[in-house]
Amino acid sequence: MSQSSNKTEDLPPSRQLPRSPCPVACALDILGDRWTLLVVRDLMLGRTRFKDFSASPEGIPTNILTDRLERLVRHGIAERIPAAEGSKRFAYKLTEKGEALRPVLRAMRDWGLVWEEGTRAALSES
Amino acid sequence: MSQSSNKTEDLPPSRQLPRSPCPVACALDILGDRWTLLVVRDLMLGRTRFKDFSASPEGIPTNILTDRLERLVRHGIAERIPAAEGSKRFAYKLTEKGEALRPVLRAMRDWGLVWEEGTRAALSES
DNA sequence: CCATTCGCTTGCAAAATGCAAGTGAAAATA
DNA sequence: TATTTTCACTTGCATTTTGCAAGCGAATGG
Repeated sequence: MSQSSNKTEDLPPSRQLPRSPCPVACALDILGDRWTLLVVRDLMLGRTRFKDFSASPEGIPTNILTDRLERLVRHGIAERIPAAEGSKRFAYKLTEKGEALRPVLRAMRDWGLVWEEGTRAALSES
Repeated sequence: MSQSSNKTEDLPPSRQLPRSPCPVACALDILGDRWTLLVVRDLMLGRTRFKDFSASPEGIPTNILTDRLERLVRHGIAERIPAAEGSKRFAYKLTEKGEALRPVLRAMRDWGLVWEEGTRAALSES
């Protein structure tokens, strides 16, 4: 029980997290891919169920969705709760940490609306 | 010259850009990976040369850096200029579109500082 | 009870990533 | 000018991640 800890110390350097103490780098360690922030967006739009995320227009593959939901929960950004009382199916909702990502998504939305042609907002102002 | 246009129409659906008209999705089509926004961060910190980006603490591989700089230039976020007048080497700087990403990076930095332990800001207030 | 939906899992091909090593031109130095 | 060093990549290759389709058991609805 002395070799191979539960941290990332024995992984190749590129997979060790965090890559640096930079808050941007740390954020990207968690959120830096093509899908994760889209799931967060969906959560901010009030979607809660696996099938809802799956039905979003970008068409996230279900295995990726499973992985990303797990990652969000593991990092305390989302939580998994019963879909209804007594139900054995689950819903997801943002934690406080996840809600705190709103300014990031807002800034990204605003940038996209101004600089990328043909985009239109789904999230209204808030 | 009629088959295979310069767009993404003949790529598999998952690689077609944009994935949707959502401004967040469009932004992520360009910026959604673990490295691109770190290069943008470096540019915002005033770094301009390939070697500077390469020397950042996260240690971006040089082949990836080449690819990401190219992508940023292609999307009009950065531009490639002579490193000095008369020099045949190049420097990179943010365009107006790239500067417009500052709120995104700021929001991400603020989130990281609050929610990820052990992070410290490199960019000061602005 | 039966059909349908949900929330995944699995298998596999293709693409992206990470690493080390190499290269040729440009710049710095002697 | 000659030599060395730096720079900005490129290449090759192993590993990892992604995307897609199909399948599957439990939960739900009728």
